[in-house]
Amino acid sequence: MGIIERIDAPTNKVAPHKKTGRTIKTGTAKPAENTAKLPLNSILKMDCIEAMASLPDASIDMVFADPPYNLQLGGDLYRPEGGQVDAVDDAWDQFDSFAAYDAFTKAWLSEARRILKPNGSLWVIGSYHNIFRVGASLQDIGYWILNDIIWRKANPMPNFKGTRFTNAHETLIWAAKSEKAKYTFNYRAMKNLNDELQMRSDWVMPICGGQERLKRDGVKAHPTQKPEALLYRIMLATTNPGDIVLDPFFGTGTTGAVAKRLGRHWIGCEKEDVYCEVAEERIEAALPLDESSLKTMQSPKSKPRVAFGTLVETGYLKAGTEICSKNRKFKAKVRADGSLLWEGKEGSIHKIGATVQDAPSCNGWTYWYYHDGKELKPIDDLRQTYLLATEP
Amino acid sequence: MGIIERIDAPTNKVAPHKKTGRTIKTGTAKPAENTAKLPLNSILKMDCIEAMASLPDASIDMVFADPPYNLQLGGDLYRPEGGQVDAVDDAWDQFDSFAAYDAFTKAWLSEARRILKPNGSLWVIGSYHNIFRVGASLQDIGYWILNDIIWRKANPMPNFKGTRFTNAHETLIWAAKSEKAKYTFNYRAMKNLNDELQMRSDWVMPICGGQERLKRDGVKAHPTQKPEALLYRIMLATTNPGDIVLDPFFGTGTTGAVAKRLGRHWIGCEKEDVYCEVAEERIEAALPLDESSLKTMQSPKSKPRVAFGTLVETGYLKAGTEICSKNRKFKAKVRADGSLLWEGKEGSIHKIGATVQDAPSCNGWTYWYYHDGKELKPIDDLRQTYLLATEP
DNA sequence: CTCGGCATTGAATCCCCAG
DNA sequence: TCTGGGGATTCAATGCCGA
Repeated sequence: MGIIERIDAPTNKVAPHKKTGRTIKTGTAKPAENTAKLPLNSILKMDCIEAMASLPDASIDMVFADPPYNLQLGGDLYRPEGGQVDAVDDAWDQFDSFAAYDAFTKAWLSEARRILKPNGSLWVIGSYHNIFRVGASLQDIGYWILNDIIWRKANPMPNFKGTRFTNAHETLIWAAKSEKAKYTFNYRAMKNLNDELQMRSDWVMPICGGQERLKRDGVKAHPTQKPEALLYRIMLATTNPGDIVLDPFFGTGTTGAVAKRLGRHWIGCEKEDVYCEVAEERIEAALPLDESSLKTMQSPKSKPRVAFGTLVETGYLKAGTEICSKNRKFKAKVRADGSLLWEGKEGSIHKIGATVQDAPSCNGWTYWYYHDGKELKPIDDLRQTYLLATEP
Repeated sequence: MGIIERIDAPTNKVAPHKKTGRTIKTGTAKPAENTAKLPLNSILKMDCIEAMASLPDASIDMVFADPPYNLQLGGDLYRPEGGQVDAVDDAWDQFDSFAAYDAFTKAWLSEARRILKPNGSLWVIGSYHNIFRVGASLQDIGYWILNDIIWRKANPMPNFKGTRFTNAHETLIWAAKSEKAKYTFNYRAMKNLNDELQMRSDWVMPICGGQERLKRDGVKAHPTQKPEALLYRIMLATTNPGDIVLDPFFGTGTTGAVAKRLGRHWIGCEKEDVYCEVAEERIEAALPLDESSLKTMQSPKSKPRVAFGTLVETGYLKAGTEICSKNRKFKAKVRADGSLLWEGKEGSIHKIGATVQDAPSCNGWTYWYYHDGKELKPIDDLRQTYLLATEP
């Protein structure tokens, strides 16, 4: 951990953290030259827009953001044009306030989009106060929404006055950099987490409390600390080990702690001294998982491909064998080159499978069966056997 | 039912429905003079903006709107077994751009706000395709958001291609006409429905199917018919008997049917002839539901289900831990995604449990044990601990 | 009659590499 | 950039049919 990137602008102050020795950066920064020089696994101690501006284009795999919900953006209000104003002597009507929030939102979303790799993705969390503005803004900017995810709180705070429904959830948006992007989604890992059912868009998780909730002098260190389980699922789902995750509103560093545990690199942006210190200590204490624990089940599409012909070549299935559909209605003959022959027609296991069913497509691996002496088995079993025998 | 309001503009065509005799209005309309002359319990057969323009200011208690979602689907989508998904490709869901959709949205939201009484409220339902734009637009216009409500679908359509999280919910926004409004919220009724617990912002309900799903010549009459249970809860929560509920996108009239059953007045706007006819017949046939069936419909007792992966995510059992069979004969390693690793084989706790025993199946919860410092305990104990900690 | 198996279906932004 | 083709991919509820 701790690639250190000095920043040459005269206004910079580079202050190694007293305990960890990791560098926290402050002040204005110039764009880095390339991905190799990214300030990995460290906190950029400045405004997130400024911090992201110091990073090169297309260098980040995933951005997770938990932006402020209100319009008091760390003490500074933002005008639509981007200039800061004095909050005290200016009475803002509602529309101006929304416009200011939108301007701020689009500013950081745009920087985040610039530094994302083409196939990178963005996560944002919010409540009804801000999430609609964030969602509309990111669509306007060109992000492509992939899912909205509901974090259903297992133990929310009740609505004490009884004037509304108990606000028992928060909303996350998962978006790709563009419509055409080939984003990362570890489908099999998610299905595995969910007892062999597809992971849904509603996630039940407890709020952050107990031992996990960071305290400072007996009071909570951050008002909206997110549970590690949330970041765990997000990173497991949409990043790979070794990826770079950036969090523009780092707070007490949940993103960094989980990234370290899961073998991902992280970069945090955070203005507040106190949060930076708490985050540094916390991440320092986090334990990374070993490589074998980190491995997740892979979808077949990311496994090495085995051609049907290979099974014929290697004798797992002999040329001349007759294979059939599950109900034995259709029978086809395996030829030496791995093609099938059915009623004079020839083609791949998939093509002939589709042809006999008069279907637009077909997975021949699961459609066709062979007879192993006792019973019918899908030819996919042979492929699995082959894979087990040939893989280390 | 059936206060009929003639509209005098010369272009109007007033066509009594052949079965019910209730009037369906078409063409351009002039503003009515006052609330007493509202076209209660009838369908205004025209564009909703035009229809609402014909109604007086501050005359409606609640608006429920299910606007087009602007889905922007790609090509055809096939199911794994070969069938084709019946997509929503209707013309009314097509918009040229976000800007066009926003303009449309603000137009109908503005008219709706004008006709709402000062203490009236608005409900809108949508998905991630449109709800962020709708939410931001209504905030811009001056509505005040009270809650966002998540309809968690008990039986959503799966993600067939395994490319994203299953889209298992839709979002509703409940908003008052203005920040200062004294909106209606029947707190006790909601608490009653929810077994003496405050009603939360996430509602579990099945999608509309079975007998409730309206058919026309054997095919669904409307592609996006909403379940009556949803409208029941909404009206019960935020209107009083005798109130006037308007639905700008009436479709097959779920809003009207539920309003009738709950003793509320309704007004629907709908352009399509077919939908109007289906809605008229349906509402005519609607009968009040007795309270017991209402309550059972609203309180689906769902068993808490905890996936093994949840325990890993939340840290109850850390990735990398070794778990074993009761006699310690077999040891397997827990991985980050909740899968087990044993002698190069990977799978769920149940599958690997079956594999090591060479059994057809296995209950992994009782088969595998973890070491808690002193002794071996079944991993099912951890599940119980988790449930105790998170269930209210 | 019931029970089990099989087919159908629901607001869906639903593949990806090689040539 | 476009095309062709290998091959990966589903959950819960309802309703029908045959045993």
